[in-house]
Amino acid sequence: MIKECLNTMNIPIYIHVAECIKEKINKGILKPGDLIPSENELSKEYETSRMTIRKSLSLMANEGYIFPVHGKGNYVTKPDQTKYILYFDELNCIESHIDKRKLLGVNVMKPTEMVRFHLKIPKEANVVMIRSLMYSHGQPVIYDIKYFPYDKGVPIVEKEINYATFPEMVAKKLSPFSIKKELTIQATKSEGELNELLQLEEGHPLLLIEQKIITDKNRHIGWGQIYLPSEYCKICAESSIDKSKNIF
Amino acid sequence: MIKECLNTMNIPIYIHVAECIKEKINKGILKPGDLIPSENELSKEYETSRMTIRKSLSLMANEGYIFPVHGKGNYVTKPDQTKYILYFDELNCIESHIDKRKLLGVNVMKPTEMVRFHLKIPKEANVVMIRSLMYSHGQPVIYDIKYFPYDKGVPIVEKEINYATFPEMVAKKLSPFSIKKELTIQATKSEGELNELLQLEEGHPLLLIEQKIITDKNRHIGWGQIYLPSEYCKICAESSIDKSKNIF
DNA sequence: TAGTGGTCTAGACCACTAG
DNA sequence: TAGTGGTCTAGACCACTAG
Repeated sequence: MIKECLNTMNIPIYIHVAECIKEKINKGILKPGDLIPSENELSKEYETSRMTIRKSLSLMANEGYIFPVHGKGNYVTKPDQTKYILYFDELNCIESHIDKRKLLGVNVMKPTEMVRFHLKIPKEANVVMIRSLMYSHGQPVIYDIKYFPYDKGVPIVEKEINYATFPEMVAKKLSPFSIKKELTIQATKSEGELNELLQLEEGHPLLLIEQKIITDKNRHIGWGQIYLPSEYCKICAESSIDKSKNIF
Repeated sequence: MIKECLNTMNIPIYIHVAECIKEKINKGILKPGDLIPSENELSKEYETSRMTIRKSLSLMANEGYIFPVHGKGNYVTKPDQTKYILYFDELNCIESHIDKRKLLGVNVMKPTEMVRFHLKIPKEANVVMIRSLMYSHGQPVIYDIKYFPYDKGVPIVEKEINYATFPEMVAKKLSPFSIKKELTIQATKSEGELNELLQLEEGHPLLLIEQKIITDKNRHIGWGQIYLPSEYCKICAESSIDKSKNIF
């Protein structure tokens, strides 16, 4: 009877079962740390096969609701209240549209201590430094410096510099699945050269975002700094529990 | 032969198949947008059942490598280069250990315009404001303000205020699965009251992190601001493609 | 030893896609 | 119409857990 009702509505059984159990978790009937009924018990309760129940449980485990323990059962997760998802892309990190990009310079140089530290390269190596300013409505809003190890064989193409994001630029020959990126966000203030470049008064608050790109072989192939005047940029993140659409 | 070899090594077939295909993607043999061989072709190639192949594909889809299209096949994903995972918890966001927490005040008050905007409550409503300072080695390092709608029935327990994170405090009766959190990060500078509280000079760079907590019924049940002197805090995030351990 | 989850099979029927 | 992925079954055998 249950199955017929569901089938006419075209909702797969495994989705229905998962929804039922998730509802119990959301309402607190099943609490973090609790053991949910076993696969065999659930197959009887929902009059379906064990494999279908396993599909429901696998879905819920992927969504972060439960986790299985071999020989014991499936436990309700204690969710990680500290985890967030953040989207960042230096070409789209400010609210207003970037209408101009000015290349300030492309230099091959010996690395400073800090650049050496981040790219993990020897003193003798050369690095490429690319500096650019981005404008919105005639106002400079982003100052961007990128460094990567200098590779004689690879020409630096201006078009790529202007229209590519950092990962695209640095890892153009690598599979996008084989690179890792790290981001750090800190507060700083405008001083020295930054005042002129970004047309700011001394001491103006800035977000400093550093980006690092690392290959699957642990080669550090890019490091960059992005300076953003505080009024143009807020970084947003949200909690990451992957829930079904009907909850939010 | 293949199966026997795998079985003696105790590696499940579905893991092996997924590893093989992921390697082809990481090496660029299969590129974003490409169609991978069909489930039937793969079952022949790896001499296993279609359900086992489906388990491999499901694993890879969850890890973000491929996505299935009904009636067409499984495509290699174009990964989202802008997505990062960030961990944030106001009690553990600075490198050094917080050894003291001083409660500056707990007030029931009429909301300011900004608080009303964030909590989406009417003018007449009351809010609770909790202000505290956190210290590390005798130095104030975090100034924290939290607001939530005042609910007469619920007493405010000092212990909870002192030792709970915001989500724990505000949603103590709710299932942790039924709340959503939002974070915004911006740069600002110390001025007025902040100078004294955090013992900073006027204009010192600060990170301002705002946290909002929303229920599954879209009730805004908490909003907070956290001020952090730049030298004590860097927010870190990293790319989120969920890869198997042997890659990194 | 009884119960749990983990892997795998061979088959069925379905809905969707595209020539 | 042939090929694709989506759902579901009834069964097998295994490794792990805990009394």
